[in-house]
Amino acid sequence: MSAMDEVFKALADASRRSLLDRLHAENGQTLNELCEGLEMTRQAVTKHLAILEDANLITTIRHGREKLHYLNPLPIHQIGERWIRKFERSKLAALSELKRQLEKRDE
Amino acid sequence: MSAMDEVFKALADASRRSLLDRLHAENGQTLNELCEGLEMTRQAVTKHLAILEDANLITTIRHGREKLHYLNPLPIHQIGERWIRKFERSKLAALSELKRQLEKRDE
DNA sequence: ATAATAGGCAACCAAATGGTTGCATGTCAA
DNA sequence: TTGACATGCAACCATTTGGTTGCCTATTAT
Repeated sequence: MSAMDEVFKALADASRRSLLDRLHAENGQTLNELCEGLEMTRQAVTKHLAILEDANLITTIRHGREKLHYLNPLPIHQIGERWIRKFERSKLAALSELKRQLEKRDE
Repeated sequence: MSAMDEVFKALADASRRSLLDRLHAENGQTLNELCEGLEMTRQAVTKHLAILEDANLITTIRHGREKLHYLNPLPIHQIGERWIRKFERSKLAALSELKRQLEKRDE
C-alpha cells in the first residue's frame, strides 16, 4: 500500500479524524487522556491510534508507563500539496465546462 | 453521515481517486470510457462512480444512452480549506514541540 | 512488597466494503 | 424492426473493518 493511500485510509474514519483534532487541540496526550469522553473502549482507541501511527500521522514516545502521542502534520500537508492542489488548479475550468454541458443538453 | 465524512470515505479508495484523476485528465467521460484499461468489471466501476456521486465529487448527465461524468472540484477544495489548512497553521509549532519532547526524554 | 495504574496482545464478532455474475431495460443504427 | 450497444438492478461472496472481551505485562506509588 502506498504511503498516500495509507494516509487517505487513515483519514477516512471520523473517530480517527477526531483523535487528530484532539491532538491538534492539545499535543502530547497519553492513551488514557485520548480515551476520555469517547464512547468506545480503550482497545478500540489503541487500534485507531495504531492506524494513525502506521500512516505516519502521529508519532509516539514511551515515557515510563505512559505513551505520549504527537501529531505529525507533514502527511496532511502533503495531501494538500500533492493531491488537492492539483484539482484546485482546474477548478474554474471544470465548473465552466460542466455549465456548458448542462446548457447543451437542451439542444 | 456528514457531507465531509462522505467525501473522506469516497477518497479513501485508490480506485476511486484514480477515477477522479481520469476525469481530471479528461472531463465528461462515459461509463464505458472510464472502464477502459481497468482491471475490474463495469459494475464495480458503476458502484465506485455512485459513491463519488453521492459524495458530490462528480455530477452526471444522461445524454441518450450514454451517461457523462463530470468532476465537481468543490468538495475537494473544501477539504483543503476547512480541514487541511487547520493543521497546516500549527505545523511548525507542532514539530518544534515534538523536538523538545524528544530531547526531554533523555533527562 | 504489593496494589493500583498504563498499556499491550489475541481471539472473536457483526457489519461494511469491494468485487463478482446474471439478467433487464433503454436507445441508437442498419 | 431488430440487433447491437450503454447502462441499470439485484443477489451473492470473501475480505476488511471497527469494535468487543478477557487476560497479560510493565511501571509507579504507598
